[in-house]
Amino acid sequence: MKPAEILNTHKLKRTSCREGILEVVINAGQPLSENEIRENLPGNYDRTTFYRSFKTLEEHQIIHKIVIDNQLVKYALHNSITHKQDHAHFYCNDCDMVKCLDDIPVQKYQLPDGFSDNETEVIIKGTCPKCKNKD
Amino acid sequence: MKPAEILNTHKLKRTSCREGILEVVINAGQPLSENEIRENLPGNYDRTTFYRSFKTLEEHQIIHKIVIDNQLVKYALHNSITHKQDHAHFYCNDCDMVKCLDDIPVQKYQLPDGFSDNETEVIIKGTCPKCKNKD
DNA sequence: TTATTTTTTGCAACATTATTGCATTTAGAC
DNA sequence: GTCTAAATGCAATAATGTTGCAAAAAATAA
Repeated sequence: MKPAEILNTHKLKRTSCREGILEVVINAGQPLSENEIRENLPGNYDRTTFYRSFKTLEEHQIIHKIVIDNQLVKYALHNSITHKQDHAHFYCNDCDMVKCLDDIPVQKYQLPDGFSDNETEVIIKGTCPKCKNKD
Repeated sequence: MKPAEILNTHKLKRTSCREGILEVVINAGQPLSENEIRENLPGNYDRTTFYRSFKTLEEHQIIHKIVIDNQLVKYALHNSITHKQDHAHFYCNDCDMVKCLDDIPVQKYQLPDGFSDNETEVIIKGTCPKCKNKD
């Protein structure tokens, strides 16, 4: 699962920004915020470029966004790349960490008549083990 | 369920802004955005006042926030006032409508060891009946 | 009713996140 | 190496939200 290969597969130009983002996201193993990704990136890219890269990668279903409340956005590899099923996400109220709960599949809900669904988000908020032990 | 009573119960001052917001939210029957609330409000309030009013009402668990993706925030009455159970929310990708799915309780998920939860959000995205019939 | 105290409001300034247009630069193909 | 389409950086702009402070309003007491 190399950044260059992924970009080639999707016929996207292999720019250093895109490769860098993918490198960081792949190695992270958990969803990262824009700033967390930037901190782990060698080059210094304009925010515009960053946003456009994220957008492109999202449109090609290479990464996906997880949004907590208003202002916290985290990025992780898309399920089509990780071969995972749709899963719930955990958010730690203390340290802002987000974790993919790979073993917790998203339940299929029965909607009222006339409604059709195409995506379900489950976000479980609480305290992670690290923060729990800090008290 | 009158705005004034609710504010008194929570020992909050009965200002026209707070009463107005509650009036609109109670009559709406479905979650509304800041702008939707303002449009239905007689007075013209500063944004700051609006935000502080929402914050106060939220802290006292009179209203609650539903956030869709990044930038769409909707407000509805808190469960402690409506006497409803925790429920899933539906979001229409076409018209940005948000609906409380009162009959769909939020499932209790089994978290990995060491994690503790205190809140679960379920947002189902799709198309509402109105938008479905537009095609 | 008036005076007093505390809270709320409005304004200005500021911070953050995100988008758009345009000139410049780069990646990939020839 | 040259060419062309796409990506980048910069400046400007927009939307959302917060903070400090003086003025105004609400609740309380006199």
